Amino acid sequence: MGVYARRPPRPNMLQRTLTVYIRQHCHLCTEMARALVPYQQRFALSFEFVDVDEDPVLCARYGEKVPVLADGEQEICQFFLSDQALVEHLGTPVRAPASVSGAPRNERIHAIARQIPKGRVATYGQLAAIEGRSTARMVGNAMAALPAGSDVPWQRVLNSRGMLSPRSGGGGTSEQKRALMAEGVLFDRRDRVDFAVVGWSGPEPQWLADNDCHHTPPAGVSRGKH
DNA sequence: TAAGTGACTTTTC
DNA sequence: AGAAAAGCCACTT
Repeated sequence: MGVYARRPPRPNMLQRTLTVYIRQHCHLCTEMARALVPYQQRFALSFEFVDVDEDPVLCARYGEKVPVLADGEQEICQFFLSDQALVEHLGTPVRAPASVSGAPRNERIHAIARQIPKGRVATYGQLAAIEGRSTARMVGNAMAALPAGSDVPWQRVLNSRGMLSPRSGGGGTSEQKRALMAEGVLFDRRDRVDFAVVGWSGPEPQWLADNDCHHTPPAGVSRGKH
């Protein structure tokens, strides 16, 4: 028992549950757990502590970068508790975005892409399947239609091989790779990402329902060698 | 209308 | 493994 003992993973309407990725015998993890205590009551939070060593995927994803404080798919801070990041995150809660159900195709695709968390990637085909009435090529076209400076995280959309898709103009992919690496996404020797590590599992079920989208298997499944 | 063109994916060599 | 070909579908010319 120790600092991780209190753990009511029991989400309800009034209480938000944040996830803390930790590993045993980690000093920073202990410190973050302690630092979170005051916030527990102040914001009606509960915490779920997850030992990354118990899940190979989490272990690969976070490696030595623990602890990480997250709200669902969204990472809030790592190593140390950031009061600014946490308060800011909690201060912009459950902003119920207007549903894009029935919106034009590109608008729906962009809305889905905005759901991809920092540090994760999706494929064109995956977004198409989530949207429901689009093909991967249409998703590519929707990304190409994005104006510069858009708030859509277009860099997180890759092709089915986990690589950056070359543009007709030629350039653009180096900026994409740079942006992804800045988010902690790793590329192998052949410039491919590992979907098992950074692949996105799709929007939350509630979001899918609100926006008339579909649950689909994450990218990279059934692509592995048996 | 027909033909050409993608920030795609899958199948075939 | 990697390249080429074939499907693909909305848009543009």
